[in-house]
Formats: sequence, structure tokens, C-alpha cells
Amino acid sequence: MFIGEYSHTIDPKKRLALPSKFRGELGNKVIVTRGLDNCLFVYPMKVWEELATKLGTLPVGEAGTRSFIRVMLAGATDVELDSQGRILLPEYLKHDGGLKKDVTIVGLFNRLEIWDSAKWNRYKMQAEKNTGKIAEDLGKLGIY
Amino acid sequence: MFIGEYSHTIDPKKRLALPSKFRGELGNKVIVTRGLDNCLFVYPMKVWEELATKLGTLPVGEAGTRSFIRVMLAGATDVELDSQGRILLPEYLKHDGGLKKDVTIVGLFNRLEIWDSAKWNRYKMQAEKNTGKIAEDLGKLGIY
DNA sequence: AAGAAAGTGGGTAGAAGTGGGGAATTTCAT
DNA sequence: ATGAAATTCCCCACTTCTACCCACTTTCTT
Repeated sequence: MFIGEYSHTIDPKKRLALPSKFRGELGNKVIVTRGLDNCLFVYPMKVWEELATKLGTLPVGEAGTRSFIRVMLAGATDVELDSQGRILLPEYLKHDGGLKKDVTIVGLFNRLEIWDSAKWNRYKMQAEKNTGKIAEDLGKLGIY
Repeated sequence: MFIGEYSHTIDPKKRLALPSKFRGELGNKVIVTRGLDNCLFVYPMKVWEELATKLGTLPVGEAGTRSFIRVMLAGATDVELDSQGRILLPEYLKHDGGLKKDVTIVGLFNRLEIWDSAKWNRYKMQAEKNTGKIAEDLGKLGIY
């Protein structure tokens, strides 16, 4: 399980080191894709395969579904880790994720998220303002 | 499985390089045809054969089905990759797909799609407006 | 304090994408 | 049928990007 928050940098060659703590569980090949809230998702291959299978079995007749599948699959790319544990980010993902030099890598159960550091900090502050509300929700979910 | 998004160009001789990542899985002969939403579809031979069989056995009673089959089958052409991994696009497909110089090649599970880059970007932006809806869909699929 | 591990940066050979010349083939009009 | 024009195919050339290797610095561990 992936947990924790790490500050890394994208170098001039668009390479990004993944936290060493995650490498064992990730293997040496991962899937990077556009996520929600303008960040990127990183999946281990096994998790991705389940997800892709679900996508592949959706009916393609309806335009909305078609566009959904397109965005998910088109936004995804498989990347290999180099000998230093870095991935090479395609330009379009770097762009769509709003990433510059400083990024924050967040572990979330079965995936990672890659955020622009500034954006992540804003998001966190915003989230903290809603702590009370979140606590309520947690309560409803039976989490204490 | 084909995934990802690649920016390529059609040269003055109407040649288009397919992304090298896809070449192994495509083989050196593919089918190009008119797709949905004003783009082109590219199928590996095996996938096309299955698809063509299905199309051939569809009931032809309904006008919509008939026209769909016509567009798919009539527009289809088989093209070989040259030694640089490029295909030669027939003029009518280039025209019907609204393709100019800059195109985006998208990997979508078992096929590729070829889009005019400007059109693809508009499509993507449009799709992203439906992020909320997409998030719901993700939930339904059990994706977190 | 010394060694190991992690993150970052850079050089370089090879691969990938793009463009163009010229021969061979096809198409079309004469 | 024949010549002209266009198209297709096969090379080769150039530029950019990527993969692989090595090196430096900082942090953590022993």
C-alpha cells in the first residue's frame, strides 16, 4: 500500500524519480495517466490491467461513454523506470498535469498521484479548512 | 494494448509515421478506415478481421445500421508500413478525417485513432468539462 | 566518522521522427 | 498505343529525443 508525501523535481530532460519506498511494489514498469483535479495518476501494471479491462468492456455506442474511454486510455502511457528509478514524462502529460519543476508525489492506497507542488499545497490548505465537514463525512462512513 | 497520445506530422507526400511503440503489435500491414466523430481508425489485421465478420453479420434492416456498415467497410483500405514505419494515407481518408499537417495519434485499447491535432485538443477540453460526470463513472466502475 | 542509499544532473550513442531525391509504376489525355 | 503527369516506393540525410551510463551531493544508518 502506498502512503506518504514526497517532494521531488522534474529535471530538464523531463525525468522524475519515484520515491524509493514505492519501487518494490511498483515494479519497473508503470502506467501514468491523467487523473482528477488536474494531477496525474500512477498505477502499478496489475492495478491498471483490471482498470483497463473494465474500460474495455463498456459499450461504445453512446458518445459520452466514448469520450470517457478516449480520455482515460489516450491519457495513459506505460513508462519504464530507468536504473535510477526515474520515469520519463511525455510532454502532453506534463502539460495536462500543470507540472513544472517541483512536484509532490503522494501515495494513495493502490496508486500514486503527481501534483505540482504549489497546487498541492493550496489543495491541502483548502482541504484543511473543510476538516469539520470531512470529519462528519468520516463519521457517516464509520471511520473514527 | 494501445494507449497514449502522440503528436506526429503528415509530410508533403502524405506519409505518416506511426508511433514506434505500437509497431510491434501492429505488424507491417494495417487497416485504415473512417471512424466515429470525424477521425480515422487504424486496426491491426487480426482485429479488423473479427470486426469485419461482425459487421457482415449485422441485420441490415435498419437504415442507421446500414449506413454505419457502409461507412466502415467502404472507407477501409489496407496499407503497408514502409521501412521507416510510415503509412501512406489515401487522399479521400485524409480529406474525410479533416487532416492537415499536424495530427495526433491516439492509442485506444485495440485500435488507433488519427485526429487533426487542433480538433483533438478541442475534443479533449470539451471532455474535461465533464470531469464531474467522469468521476461518477469511475465510481460506478469501482475505480478509486 | 564512514559507508550506503537516495535524489539530481549531465554526456553520449542509438533510435525515432521528418524531409527529400530519384527510379519505378500507374493514370490520364492525346 | 504513346507520351506526359502524377503517384508510389526505396533509399539516404538531418534533427530531435530517448536510453544508458557515470558522477556529484545530501541524507540516513551503522
